[in-house]
Order: sequence, then structure tokens, then C-alpha cells
Amino acid sequence: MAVSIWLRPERTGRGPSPAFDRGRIAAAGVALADADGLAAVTMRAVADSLGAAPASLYRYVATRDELLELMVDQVNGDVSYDGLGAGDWLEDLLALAREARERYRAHPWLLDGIEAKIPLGPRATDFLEHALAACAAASVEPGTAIEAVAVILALVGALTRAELGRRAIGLTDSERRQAKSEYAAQIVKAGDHPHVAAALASRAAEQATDPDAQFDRVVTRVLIGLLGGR
Amino acid sequence: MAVSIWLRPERTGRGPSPAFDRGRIAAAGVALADADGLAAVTMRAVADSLGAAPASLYRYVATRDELLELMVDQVNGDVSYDGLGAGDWLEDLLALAREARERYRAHPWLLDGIEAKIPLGPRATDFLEHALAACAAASVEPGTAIEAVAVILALVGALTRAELGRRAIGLTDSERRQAKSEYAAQIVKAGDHPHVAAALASRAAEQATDPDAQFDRVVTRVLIGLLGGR
DNA sequence: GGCTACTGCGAACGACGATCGCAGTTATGG
DNA sequence: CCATAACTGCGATCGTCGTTCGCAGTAGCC
Repeated sequence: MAVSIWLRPERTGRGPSPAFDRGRIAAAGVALADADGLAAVTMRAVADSLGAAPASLYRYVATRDELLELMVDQVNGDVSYDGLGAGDWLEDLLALAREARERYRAHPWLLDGIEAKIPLGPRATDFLEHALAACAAASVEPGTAIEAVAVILALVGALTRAELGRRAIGLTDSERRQAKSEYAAQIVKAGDHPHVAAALASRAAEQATDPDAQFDRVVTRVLIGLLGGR
Repeated sequence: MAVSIWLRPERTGRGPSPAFDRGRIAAAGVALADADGLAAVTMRAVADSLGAAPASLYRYVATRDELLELMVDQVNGDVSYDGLGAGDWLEDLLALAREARERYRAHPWLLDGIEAKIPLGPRATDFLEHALAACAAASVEPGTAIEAVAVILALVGALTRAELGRRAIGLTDSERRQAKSEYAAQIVKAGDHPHVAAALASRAAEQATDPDAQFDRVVTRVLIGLLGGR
């Protein structure tokens, strides 16, 4: 029950051939989100833009969240991997970063979230003030300081998210997490994506290592790299 | 019309004294979100947990999004700034990063978003595979490689978000963005938060500089710092 | 050719965010 | 001191949303 959409095969079998497929539905959703934001992606709107009835979508997608998952994956496909592996790794990663930036620029709704905008509430401003004061002590040019703080906050968010996600992959928490875990297992079994499989395996093994020490190490490295060595 | 909640004064004046205040409402929302996720934060649920009717909340908050804004700011207040400025800037920033991590750990819904979980769709796996291959070329230990990729993606997201936010602060886009801009102007005028004011001002001025070059510079620095120099 | 597993979908349900107007309450000003 | 004005909480309600159910039609399988 509630298995991940990537493990469920696309339509095949006995009845009449389906009018659409996951790709077309995802594309319709992406078009709506690009035009009017994530909130405009309602089941009715997607169905309308496809010339179908709302209820029909549920033949392809179990829930709206799955539709969003389809949209994210669709957008993740707009990446060119040409010319990778020719130069050094730094160039490769920079190129991938640029690709990711293009993705976010073209589809800003990917960044939609509760902390999406630059945080500017009163207490957030307090935090920002202290962080910028520390940056000033590092004699960072003020123009890039606020960028640096944004990087730090995103970095912390990513590490925390990774930490929470690690538990999700390792342990069987809720059903939904277990579904994700099953898909990860299938990636490992499939054999393509060897690096991803290795990372997932080592991630499960590394579960015992101290995440706090790793956190400090990563943050320190990034800060030194970003703001200059001591 | 549609002015930011931080510019609107909390209740005062003639009528009967209000039963709650923004702080209590925000706390109720945070409690619900901590317990059952962001989706559990409905106007009815918050009102119920406060012993009030749903319609009453709209005396304190114009919309549900404003309630979420209140919640985020409330949570941003759970930060200790003690001992800052004593050591060097690196220690200060690391301490602030740890504070932020505690915040995310205590309130995981802050990280809720469309790309919140570790992306594991088929096309996302392709991207991950290429990025991890580049990390392998840099001879990063596989356990931290996937962490590094998460950092890179978050970094790109933050920079892009900052880029989009920069336009929002500088230009008068929609009404909502303009409201944020007005609050930024008030921060500058108020005089406390001098570093934030300076950053906002320089950000407006720096609008003409090439964001792409800055992007490459920041990403390169972080990558070198994170994965080792060449 | 009948059985079976599919198809799209009309109609409906419950929950949600938000609005409106009303009765009650309190500070203010003449 | 009281009338007025500006607030209060809130019952009732509206439109929209995600989702479900059952039905009529269709295509492959034995």
C-alpha cells in the first residue's frame, strides 16, 4: 500500500489505451506552475488544460503530491550532461551547478517553501544582524556578506535535511519513507547509477558516525573556502 | 492595501481587549506543526487549540500565509546570541550555524518544500550520478560525497533565491513584494541592525554587477573549501 | 464470445480558506 | 455622563479544493 510512483509501472494491459501519460500530465503541471505559481497547479486546472475531467487524473496519479513529484522529475530532465568528464572535477561540478541554477531560474516554484523568500521578520533580522556582524569581522565585502549568510543558512538546511533524510533511508519510519527506501533499494539493484548506489550503501553503513562532528567539519570548510582562510 | 504584517501595529485602541495576541497564535501554530506537520496547521485547528472560533483568527492575521510568517518568526526567536564576538568570526559563524541547525531539528517543517526530501526521482538520480562521479574524480570519500552534492544543490538554490529576492527588493514587482520592500526600508530607517541596513543598501546598489560571475566565484570557493584545493 | 481488467468521468463529499454582518464591549470626546 | 466611534468574538455561509465512488463503455485474453 502507498508504494512510490516510480515503482509502479506506467499503464499497460487490457483496457482501452490511455489518453495521456505521466509525461504529458507533468508537462501540463509544469506549464501551469511556470505561468502562475505552484498554487495554480490544481487537479482541475491540470485536467482542464489537458481537456479531461478532474477525476481522470487519478488514473495516472494517486494524489496531488505525486503529481508534484512528477513535475519535479520532469524538470530534472532538462539538464545537459554533455562535455562532462573531459576537464577536471571542479569544472564538472561547476557546470552541474550552473545547470541546476538554470533549472531554478526557469522554474522558481522549485524553491517554494515556508522559508522561500529572504527571511525578513523581526527575529530573523536579529539573526541576520549577528551573522553579518561576524562577516564584517571577517572583513568580507558587505555586498557579498548577505549572500554568504544565505549560503550558510542554506548549507545548514541542507545538512540537517540530509541528516533527517539519512534516518529515513536507513530506518523504516513511516510508510511513505519506507516507499522511498524501497525505491532506493531498487536503484542499488538496477546497477546503473553505480555512484549513487555506493553513496546510498555507505550512507547506510556510516549511520553510526557522529553527525555533529561531521557538521562542524563541513561548515568550517565551507566558511573558510567562502570567506577566506584564517 | 496588503501591507506586511510587521508594519501593521499589534492591536490597540478602543474596543474590548483582545483575547489573544500574535505570539500566542504563533505558538499554537508551531505546536501543531511540530506535532503533525505543516498540513495540520489549519485555521480551524489553530482556533480550536486556542478555544476560539476560526473566524476570530482573522482579527489577528489577514491570511493563513501571514500565520505561517508569524510561526517562522516565532521560531527564529529561539536563538541564543550569548558569547558572540568574544572569539574570532569563524567561531561566531559556526555557533550561529549550530543554532540554526537546532532550529531546523526542532521544527522540521521549516524545511518543507517541493524539493524538501532528498530528490530520488529517475531523472534526479541521473543528476546525482553525474555529480557523484565528479566527486569521485576529486577522490572525496563516498560517505561525504552525497552530503557534498546536497550542499552544492542547496548552495545553488540559495544563490538563485538570493538573486530572485534581489529583484524583489530592488524593484516594485507585485504588491506582496512591495510590502516586503517597505519593511526593509523601515529596518534601514529604524537604525538598529546596522549591518542588515548596510547589506540591504549595498544590495540595492550592487544590482548592476554581474550576478553570473559572482555565482561562479562563490560556487568555486565553496567547492574548493569543501572538497579540497587543487 | 464471454470474462476480465482496464478506460474516462459525472456527481458528490468533506475539509479548507476566507467573507460578511451582527451583537456585545470599551475608550474617547464633548 | 453619555453618545459616538472603534473595536471585539463569532455564527453562518460561500466558493474551491483534493479525493472517492460507481457506472457505462472498451479492448485484450482464453
